[in-house]
Amino acid sequence: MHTLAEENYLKAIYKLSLQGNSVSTNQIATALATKASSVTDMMRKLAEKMLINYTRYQGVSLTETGQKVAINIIRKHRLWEYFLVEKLNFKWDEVHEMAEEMEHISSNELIDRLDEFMGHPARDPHGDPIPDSNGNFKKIDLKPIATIAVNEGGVISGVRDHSAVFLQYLEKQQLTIGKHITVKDIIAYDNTVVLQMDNNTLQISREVANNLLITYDKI
Amino acid sequence: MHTLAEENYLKAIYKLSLQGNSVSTNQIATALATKASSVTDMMRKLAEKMLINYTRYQGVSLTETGQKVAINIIRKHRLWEYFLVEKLNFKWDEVHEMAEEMEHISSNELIDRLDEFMGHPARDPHGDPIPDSNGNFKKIDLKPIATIAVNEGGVISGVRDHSAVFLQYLEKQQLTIGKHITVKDIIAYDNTVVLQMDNNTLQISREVANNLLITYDKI
DNA sequence: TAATATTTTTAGACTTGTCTAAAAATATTA
DNA sequence: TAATATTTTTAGACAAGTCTAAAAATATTA
Ligand SMILES: [Mn+2]
Ligand SMILES: [Mn+2]
Ligand SMILES: [Mn+2]
Ligand SMILES: [Mn+2]
Repeated sequence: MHTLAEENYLKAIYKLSLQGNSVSTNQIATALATKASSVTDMMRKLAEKMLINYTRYQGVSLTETGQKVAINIIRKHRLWEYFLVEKLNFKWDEVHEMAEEMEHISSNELIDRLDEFMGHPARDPHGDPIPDSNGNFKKIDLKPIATIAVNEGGVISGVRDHSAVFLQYLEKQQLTIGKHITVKDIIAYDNTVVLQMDNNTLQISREVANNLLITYDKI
Repeated sequence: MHTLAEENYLKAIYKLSLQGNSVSTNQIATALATKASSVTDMMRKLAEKMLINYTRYQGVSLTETGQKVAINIIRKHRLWEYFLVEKLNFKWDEVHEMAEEMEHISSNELIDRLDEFMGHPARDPHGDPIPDSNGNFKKIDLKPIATIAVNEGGVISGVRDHSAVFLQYLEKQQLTIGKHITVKDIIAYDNTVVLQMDNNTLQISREVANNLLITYDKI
């Protein structure tokens, strides 16, 4: 239906649309590690195919159709990641690159059966929600640990940085999805966050606290 | 490592090498539904990369490396087909096209884990042997039903024609992998083969008998 | 073996997706 | 608001993979 390049552009535009309205050429170029001129070329192609709204110099947004395609790719990506972790025992820091390839396998029947085979998982290994076959999924309200106050807490539910180094670090600290943490202190000097988890105390840097997301406890 | 096009050419050359020695440009063109001129172009590229032995006008053969690559693609194809049938409940006539895409997922670690997850299957859903991770597999001696004599028989173990129509026909006649058949008669007029299977008798055409393979009973 | 037929290669063109360098438009700032 | 900086687009080129048409090599057959 669509080429691999088109799919990657649509996915990038979708993700960039989440924080902010229209997406700029340079943002897309950065996200895809390509050049602005290449992006412009592709924008004309995608606009031609009615997958994006594009007026030059004005940035782009996805059409209804474009968004459906993008969400479908994300669905495939996350289901394959779940498969790799839950069925093939890969670690959560090992699956992203493989899923980048697998998300382009075209059959929707295949992905629906995979979904069923795994019992319709709601989240991928990184806590990201998996859209259903109609493209519906609720974006849960996640907050970086950095934004919550002392003596408040929540359940680790997602990450902002999906890089292997970051995921490996979290794994080592046992800061994994589902764990409950409480902020015990924020050190004034450098904003290091002191956490309580289980019966241990541990410290994480401001940067880590910015990239680790929790579902905030109802108080 | 290799492009999708290169992988498809190597696989085609490998399969064509099985019956006969050096493979001709036209054979490859036919197998890949492309033109002879395109094949020549690619042959230069593959020869450059030391994946085939090529002297112009003389046909080609795979190098050691080329053969390893080809067998690895076939391994992936067959393991994915097995997965689709055994885990996702697809029928044997539905999986080939999906596997044509999936065989290009690059990770060998992934395919080795998939292999392990499924318990190292020896054959794909069509009876074709699955190479192990070192590329080793025994080609079993299969014979078309058309070649065996009256009152002899064997176990259905493979097909020569992998088309959906043929597989669907076999399914309907319950002529599936693992069934034991005996040739009871060969009708002189048109070489229709009369089979006994379980306690039933059925007739298959010469063409079907040519494309349905058995492991011959030791007598 | 010479004429003819077939196969294979070459030449030149096209598409997709990319790039660099330069031009045009927009945004910033003095 | 005018000058400057930044962003985006255009122009032209390139690699991969494909095609058609024509030329060259090989195979067939009279
Ligand atoms: Mn991922
Ligand atoms: Mn993920
Ligand atoms: Mn197949
Ligand atoms: Mn098969």
